[in-house]
Amino acid sequence: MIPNAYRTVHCNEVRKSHIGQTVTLCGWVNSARDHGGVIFLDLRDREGLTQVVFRPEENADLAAKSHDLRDEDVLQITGKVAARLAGTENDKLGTGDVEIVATEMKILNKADVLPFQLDRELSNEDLRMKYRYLDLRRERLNRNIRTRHKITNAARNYLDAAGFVEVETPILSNPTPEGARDFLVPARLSPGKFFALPQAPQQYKQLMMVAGLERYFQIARCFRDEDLRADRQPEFTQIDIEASFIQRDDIVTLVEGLLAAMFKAGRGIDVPLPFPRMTYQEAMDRYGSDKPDTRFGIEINDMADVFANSGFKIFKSTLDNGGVVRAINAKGFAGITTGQMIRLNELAIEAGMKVKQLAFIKVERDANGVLEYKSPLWKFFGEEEKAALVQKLGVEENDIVFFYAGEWEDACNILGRVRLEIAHMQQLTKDSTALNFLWVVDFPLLAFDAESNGWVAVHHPFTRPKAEDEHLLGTDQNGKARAEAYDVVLNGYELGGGSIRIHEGDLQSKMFSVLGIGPEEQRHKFGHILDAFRFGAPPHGGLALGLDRIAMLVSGEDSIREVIAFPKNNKACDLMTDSPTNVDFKQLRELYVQSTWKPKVKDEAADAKA
RNA sequence: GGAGCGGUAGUUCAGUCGGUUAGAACGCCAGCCUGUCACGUUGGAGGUCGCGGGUUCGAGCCCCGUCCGCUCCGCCA
Repeated sequence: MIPNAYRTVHCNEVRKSHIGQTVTLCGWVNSARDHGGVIFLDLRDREGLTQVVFRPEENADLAAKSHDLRDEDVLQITGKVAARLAGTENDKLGTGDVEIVATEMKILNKADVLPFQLDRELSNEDLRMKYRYLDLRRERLNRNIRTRHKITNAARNYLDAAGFVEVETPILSNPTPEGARDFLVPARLSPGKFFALPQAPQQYKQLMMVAGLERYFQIARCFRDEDLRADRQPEFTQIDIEASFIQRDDIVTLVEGLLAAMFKAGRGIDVPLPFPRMTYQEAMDRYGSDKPDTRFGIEINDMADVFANSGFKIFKSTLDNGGVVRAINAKGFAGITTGQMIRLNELAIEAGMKVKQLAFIKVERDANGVLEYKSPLWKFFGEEEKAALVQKLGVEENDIVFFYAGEWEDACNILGRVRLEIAHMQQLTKDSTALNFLWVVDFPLLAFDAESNGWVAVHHPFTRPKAEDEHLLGTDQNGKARAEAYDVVLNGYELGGGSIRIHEGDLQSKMFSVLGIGPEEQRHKFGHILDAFRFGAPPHGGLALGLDRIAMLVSGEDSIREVIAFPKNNKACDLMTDSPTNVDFKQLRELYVQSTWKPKVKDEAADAKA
C-alpha cells in the first residue's frame, strides 16, 4: 500500500524494525479495552490489526478522549512505534511485538452500534443480506472477495499468455429460442420490441471466430431467469473461451492449465494434471450422474450377469424385457436408521422409482455371532446367485446393498441420487480436502423431449456431432448421435462445459431442422450466423467456466453467494436495495409496457363455503 | 409449482407435559479499573415469542392460514 496523506503504514505493517519511528495509520476500531487509566485499541484495516495504546502520562487529553471510542469508529492515529512490555507480546498478531503509543488521533467518522457483531457467527441470512456491506467487512467474506480477484486475475493472465484476446460482447441482444428463460428489456426506440440479456455470449463468440480473431475470451456476465440454488444465481459470471483450428484435446489441455493456475493463485496448491476422463455413458453407468462426485465409491454395479436366471421373478423379467438391474453397496451403512431409510425411499420415488421401496440386503451379525442377510428378497435367490452377488459387490458385514430394476435411465437417476444421499448421511466428504477434477466427454447430442414431442439439444444447437455419428442425424437414430461436447467436473459440481461447434452452414441448417426449427424461423432467428458460415467460417470450438462456482470451491464455501459481493436471495431479490422494485406508470408508458400482474385477492366466496 | 427445515432480546440460542413475572451468553448503556488483547468487575436497559385466526380456564408450546429466510425437486440449451 502506498503511503499517502492519510497514512504512512497499514495495520499489518509495523514490526520491531519500526521501533522509534513515528507512523500514522487509518482504520476501524476493532476493539477497545479501557482500563480506566491506560486504554488499548485494536485498529483494523483490510491488512490486519495494530494495537494502539493511550497513556494518560504521555498525553492526558488524548487519553481522556479515547474513553469515548466505540467499535467500528473510523480513526486516524499518529504515534510512536514502541516495543511492547516484556511478557505482553501477542503472537497471534503479525504486529504483536509492538504497539503504537498514540500522540494524535483524528476521528474520521463515528459509527453507530452495528446490527450484528462482526466477530461472532451470524446465521440470520436476512440480516447478512440487508447489511451486506457489513457482512463483507467481516474477515471471511473479505477474504473470499479478494481470493476471487486473485483467481480472476490468474485466469486473465493465463489466457493472455496463451494468445487469447479479451472482447466484450453486447449485453442487449436477442432472446434465445431454446434454453433458460430470458430477462427481457423493453426497447424504447423500437416500440413493442424487446432485447434479452445474454444467457451466454454463445453466438457472438462463434462470430468472433468467423471474424478471424482465432482466440477469444471474456469474463462475461450471464443472465438466466430461472429458479435459484446455492450454486445458481440469476446473474453469474462465466470465463468464456473460443478458439479456431483446434480440437477437443486442445481445449481440454488449455482448460486444465487454466484451472490449475486459478487454484494455484487462489489456494496455493498444485492440481495434478491431466484430469481423468470418462465418457457420459460411463459416468451414468457408474455414478448415475453426468457430473459424478468421485471422492467416494458406492458405485453403481450392473447385475445382469448375476440375475440373468434369478429366482426373483421381478429381476429376471426386467432383464428379459430389456431393462436393467443395478445395485449399490453402501459399505458400513447397515446401521441405517428407519428415518434415513424412509428418506432414501422418498428420494428414490422423487427420482422416478415406480415401486414404494428400494429392494435391499442388510448384512449384520446376530446375537449368536452368525452373519445374517436381512432382506425381503434374499429368500428368492439361489445359492449360486447369492455367492455371485456377494462376490461381485464385495458384500461384507455391516454393508447394505440397494437394488433397482427397471429402465436404464430411471436406474441411473434413482441410484445416482440415493448414492449421493448415502454419502451425505455417512458424511463421507465432511473433512475432505480432495479436489477430484474430471472430464466427462461424448455427451449425447440430442434428447427427446416428451413435452414438445421433439428433439432438443442436450448442450446447445451449435454443438457438433461426432464425425462418426453425423450420419445418424435426421434419422430415427437421432438419440444415438454423440456430440463433440465435454464438461469439466469437480467434486460433483459442473465447473464448465463446451463443445466443438458446427462451422458449416448446411450442417447447422440440418441441425436446426432436426430441432424442429423450420427454414423460415432459421432465416429469421439465425440468419446472421447461417450467413456468417457461408463466408469462410473456420473450424472452432470452446468452453465456458462458471467463475462463481470455481471461486466457491477455491474458497471452500458451500454457496456461490459467499463469493459474490452483492448476491440475490432465493427469490432473486436483493434485500439491501429492495430490488426489484415498482416503477412509475410514466416510466412504463415511455417503454410502451403495461403489467398484467394482479395482486392475489382472497377468495371470500370460497372462504364462506369452507 | 412442490417438499423439507427454520423464525423467541440488537445477535447467537435455550425454553420440560400447555400453567406463576419468557431465560442465558455476547452486544448495548452507566460506574469502577494503568498492561489488556474474547480484558476484568458492579449495576442497568432491552421482548408484538414473524403475522392472523382457532382450540383451551390458560398458548412461545397444540391446530389452520399466511409472510419471510435457507435447502432440495421441477426448471436451469
